[in-house]
Amino acid sequence: MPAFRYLKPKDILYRTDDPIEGLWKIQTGSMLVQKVTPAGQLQILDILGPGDFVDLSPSGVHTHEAQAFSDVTLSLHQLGQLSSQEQAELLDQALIRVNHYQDQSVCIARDQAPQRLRHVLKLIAEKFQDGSATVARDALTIPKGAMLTRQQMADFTGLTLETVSRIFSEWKRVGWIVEERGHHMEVSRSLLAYAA
Amino acid sequence: MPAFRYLKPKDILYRTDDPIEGLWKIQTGSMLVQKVTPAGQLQILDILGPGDFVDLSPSGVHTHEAQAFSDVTLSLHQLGQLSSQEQAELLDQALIRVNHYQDQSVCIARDQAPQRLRHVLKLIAEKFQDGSATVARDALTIPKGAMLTRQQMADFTGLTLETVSRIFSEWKRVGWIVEERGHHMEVSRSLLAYAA
DNA sequence: CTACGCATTCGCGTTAGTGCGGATTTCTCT
DNA sequence: AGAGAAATCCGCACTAACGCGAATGCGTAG
Repeated sequence: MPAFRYLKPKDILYRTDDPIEGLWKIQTGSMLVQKVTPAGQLQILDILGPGDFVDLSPSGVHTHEAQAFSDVTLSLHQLGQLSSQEQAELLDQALIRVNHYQDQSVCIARDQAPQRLRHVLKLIAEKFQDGSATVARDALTIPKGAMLTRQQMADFTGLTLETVSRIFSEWKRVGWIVEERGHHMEVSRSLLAYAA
Repeated sequence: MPAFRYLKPKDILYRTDDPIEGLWKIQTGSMLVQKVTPAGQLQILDILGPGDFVDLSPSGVHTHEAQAFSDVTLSLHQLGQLSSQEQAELLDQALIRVNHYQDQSVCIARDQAPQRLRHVLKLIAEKFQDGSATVARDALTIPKGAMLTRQQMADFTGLTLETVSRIFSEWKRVGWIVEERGHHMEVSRSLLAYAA
């Protein structure tokens, strides 16, 4: 019988160097995986959702920090007591994440600012795309609770707040995106498909 | 009885989208894990050595490419036939690598050019630091076969060849590093410790 | 030993993105 | 509804890094 934990948005589950309590798994909601640099800058690394194990750390302490993005329910497991199915799940997720971070590295290292932002939009569009979303047509809808702030996108892409803001302004101007203030955002598929 | 494979420097073990043959493990030598962007740029992601599993891909095809850095001996394993110890090893390596790529992302996203290069030097210094190396004093020695070319460092850090060259020139000028052409490089510990 | 080829270096103009300052707009809490 | 706090936007000057072009250095094959 695993322990549970409930978080509200912005709650921190653990910080860097905190001892590891066990293996947290998200039941509902979504969380941000992030790091704070020595210089104090925040780097957002990933967004995790239901079914995802939150902390995959090889040592005895956390090497990153985890923050609730929405309301979150978590269950606590112990590495030694996983069923073989859960073990396979864990390995699978680890491999997927290796892949994710490889792509992320390439994106940050090589792509220009607009492309990096497209990458983020694509990522959250995928993460939050349940059947309920208006799937079709030529635009994706990113629901209210899923939209990141300009600052968060900057922290995700390694850009500055201003750069992100400028690019989104431009996109709104050209009609690639439609933003209904604080509610949801429509993203043209052609924007995401855009390769340069 | 696993199959074996031998590679010479610059040989490609597999490329992106090649079907996965199984699980390669390095016996001797070291390999580069890298990706080629749609724009044709090369991004080096990691350097692997003896004991490391080379390909950790969640799907049926490779998502990156692996190139021999030195002479390499590999053994081929099947995921379903691993001993429980090997399984644990695999998971462990996956977790370590998740961590590695997280750090790499932060480094590339946030650090300036000189800091990124310090990061690379640190990485190869660690990877190739066997007891044989002149460990002590105030300088690390990176042996002949372990040194990357300027271009490879650029491909690793997401910088350009010229930028890397300029920074290394500066470091040589100031005495942080001593390079004996194509042989080995002495790196002052204070350079690596430098935090800004 | 010599010649060719690749790696490295460097000067110089260009550029993408930064950093600051300040004006709005929007959200939240009472 | 109203006030205060937070998020967004944008103009402008600035800088780190890029990209080109060309010279030099070094290593290896004949």
